[in-house]
Amino acid sequence: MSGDLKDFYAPQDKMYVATDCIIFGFEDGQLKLLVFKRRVEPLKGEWSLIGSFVKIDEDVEAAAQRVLEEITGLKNIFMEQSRSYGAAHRDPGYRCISIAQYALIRINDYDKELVEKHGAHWYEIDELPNLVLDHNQMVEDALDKLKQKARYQPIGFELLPEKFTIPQLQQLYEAIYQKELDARNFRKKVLSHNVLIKLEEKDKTSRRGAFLYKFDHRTYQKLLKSGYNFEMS
Amino acid sequence: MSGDLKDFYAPQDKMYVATDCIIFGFEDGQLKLLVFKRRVEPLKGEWSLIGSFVKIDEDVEAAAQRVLEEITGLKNIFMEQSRSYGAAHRDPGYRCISIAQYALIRINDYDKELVEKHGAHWYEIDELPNLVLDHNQMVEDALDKLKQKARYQPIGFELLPEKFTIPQLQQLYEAIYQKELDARNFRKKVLSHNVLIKLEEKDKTSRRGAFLYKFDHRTYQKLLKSGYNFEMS
DNA sequence: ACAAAAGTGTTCGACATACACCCATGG
DNA sequence: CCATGGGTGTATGTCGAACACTTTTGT
Repeated sequence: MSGDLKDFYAPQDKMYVATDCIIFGFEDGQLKLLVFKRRVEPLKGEWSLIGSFVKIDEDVEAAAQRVLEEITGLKNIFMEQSRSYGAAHRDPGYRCISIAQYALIRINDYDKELVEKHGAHWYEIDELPNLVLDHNQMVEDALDKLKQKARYQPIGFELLPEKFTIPQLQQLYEAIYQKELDARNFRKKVLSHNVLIKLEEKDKTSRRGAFLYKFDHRTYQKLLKSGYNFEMS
Repeated sequence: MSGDLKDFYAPQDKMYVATDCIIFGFEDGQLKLLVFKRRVEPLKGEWSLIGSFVKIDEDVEAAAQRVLEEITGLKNIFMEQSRSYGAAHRDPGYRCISIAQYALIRINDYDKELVEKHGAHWYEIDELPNLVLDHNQMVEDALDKLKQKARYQPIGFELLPEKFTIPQLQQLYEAIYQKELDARNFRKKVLSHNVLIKLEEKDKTSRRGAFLYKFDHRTYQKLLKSGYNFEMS
């Protein structure tokens, strides 16, 4: 039996497995992506997604969380698998497949410091530079998945601060879908789901000020269980 | 530079990369899945998806096509990546991540012979046996993706013979969504897309006989380009 | 007082759903 | 002649899309 096992696995090829993180953030009404300068040859100094090799005893998801924590200092970030990239010669160095995972994080000044220390930069999603290897493709694919997911799940809330205004939320959806939405219809729909809690405070960055809301995770979980369809667009 | 490269890759862990195929077929109004008896330890003799290790110089997609051709004799099968499974200890043998890909094929007698030669079996989707490792999960995930995809793309046609009747198509969608559809509404919707060509012939397995149709790939491509939404349910 | 963004309802059209009967044929 | 599955049209409701004006307040 141990013999069988050896026979079966031994002649097979091993290869590197990496994970690359597509890190989305939202700021100033813009969807942004965190990229950084590659620190190793080949292609040293080029813009790249951040990633890492997966260790022999490490879940692929854990590898991505590890990387993310190193860069941003944040734990338990919302993250989801996008897809894998397995072309034989996608990496000119060695054979290496990559599992792309996308993350949604709240941009704030604390994160920014950490990020800058690692030579990283937040780019607006439609002003991305050329990235190494197949990383531009990875971003495109992840953005598609994000759009798709946002149709059915209130995913956007991961990208906003805890308290946010309806106009901010609308800006976010406009940034994801890259098209303008009608303010009245948007407000109507988003409130109809009953997963937003209106607070007493106002955000006063505009003249008039807009009421702040927070997301009601509890109610949302209940809705999900009852087979709810959370479409938004 | 070559030194840099070595430093960077050398200390990293290599592992096995496999691909597992979730092979859907359609027959007798039933959505079916092709599974087979595992021929190697551990878990020899248990039901399993069919898969293979990816070779060092082989695209992951190519590995899946290779496996599929070995078993069914078919080339260029419709196949799409489902997701990857990367838990550290998912395979009790060695560290091995797997890229799951699902395929849609037309079941016919020719295939069946080849398939039986490999100890494989077509199971109805809701009567699956226990499969090894995380393979039941893989099937569930792939079925979700299939449902999702079927909403927006006329994916079902991959599972039917070239010529098919509207009732057959309806049965297929009923099998995928696992719910009954209204015949009049279904016919109306599916014809409204103008991608079916009605033939003169009839399928005569029923008393009255139903007109055969074929899928108009050309028109469909045009529709897709013009940003068409092909929802069906 | 005016500029700038927040907030608020109604109408219209499109599309999904529900629903029942006649038709063609083989046995 | 009857059992079986194929084929057809209409009425109703729901939901998304379009649309304009008033409110608040900082400058």
